[in-house]
Amino acid sequence: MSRKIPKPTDAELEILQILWAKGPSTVRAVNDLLNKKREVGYTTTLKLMQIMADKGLAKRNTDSRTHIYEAGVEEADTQNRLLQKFVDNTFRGSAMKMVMQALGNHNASQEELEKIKALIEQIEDQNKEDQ
Amino acid sequence: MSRKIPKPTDAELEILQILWAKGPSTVRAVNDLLNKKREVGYTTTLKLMQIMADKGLAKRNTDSRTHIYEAGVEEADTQNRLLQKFVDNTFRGSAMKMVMQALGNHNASQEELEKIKALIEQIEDQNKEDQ
DNA sequence: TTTGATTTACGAATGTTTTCGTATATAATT
DNA sequence: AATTATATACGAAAACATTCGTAAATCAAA
Repeated sequence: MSRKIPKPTDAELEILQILWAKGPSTVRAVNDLLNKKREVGYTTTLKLMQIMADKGLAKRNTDSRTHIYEAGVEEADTQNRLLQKFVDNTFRGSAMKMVMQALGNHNASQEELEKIKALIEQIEDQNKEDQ
Repeated sequence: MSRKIPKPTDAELEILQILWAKGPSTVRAVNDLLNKKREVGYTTTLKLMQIMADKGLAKRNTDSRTHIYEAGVEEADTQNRLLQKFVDNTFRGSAMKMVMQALGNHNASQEELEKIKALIEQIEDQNKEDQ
C-alpha cells in the first residue's frame, strides 16, 4: 500500500501553509484563517481537506466528532519538491539563474545578505573538501 | 485594446521555453522538441499555440501556409512574475527562505558562487547608497 | 424535548486545462 | 491528374481542480 503522495494543488498548498504554521487544526479553524484572505465556503474547505486526507497530504484524527487535521507532508520536503519542479518549468532547470533573479528583484536587507554569504562560504568549504 | 496578458499555464510555459530558446518556430518544430521529453499529439500542440496566440502569449505570422510562432512575452518578465507568485504560494512570500533552500539543495559550482557573491556585493553597495 | 447550530458525507455543478478526432485546405509526390 | 502528406480550424471529450447545495448525524441551548 501507501502510494506516492502527489504534488499539492494551489488550494491544497494554501491549506498546508496553515497546517504547517498552526499545527493540528479543525476545518473550522482553517476555514476561518482562509477567509481572512479570501472568501471560501466552509464545505469547500472541508471537501479539500478530505481530499487531502485521501491523498496523504493531510492526516486526520476522527476520534471526536470534530475531526482534527494535520499536515501529512513535511514543509521543507514539499517546498524542495515544488522548488525543483518550478525551476525546471520556469528556469529550464537553472537554479542559479533563479537565485540571481530573486536576489535582484527582492530588496534584500543587510542581515539577509549576511546569511546568504555565510551559506555560500559554507558551501565553498564543502566544495574544497570534495576535491 | 490590448488586454492584460495572463499567466501561462504549465503546458504553455513549456512551449514558451522552446520559443524563447529557439526563436520563431513552426508548430511542427515545437511539437518535435516537446516529444523529446514526453508524447504529445501534433494537434494538441497546435491548439495550445493557437490559444497562446489568442491570449497574447505568442505572436504568429500567417503569411505562408505554415504559420510561424514566436514568444509574445519576455522571458525575464514572465519568470519574475511567476517567481513572485511561487514565492508567495510556497514560501509564504519569503524570497530569502527560498534562495537559501535553493542554494542549499543545488550543487553550486565555484563559478556560480562567485557570480552570486559579486551580485551580493553590488546589492550591498546599493544599500549603502540608499542610506 | 424541541429547536437551532455545527459537523461530516456525498454528489454534483462549475471552471479550467489538456488532449485529440475530424474536417478542410494546401502542398508535394507519383 | 490522382494520391499522399502536411497544415490549420473547430469543437468537443477527458482530465483535473474548485465550489457548493443538501442531507444526515451529533451536539448545545431554550
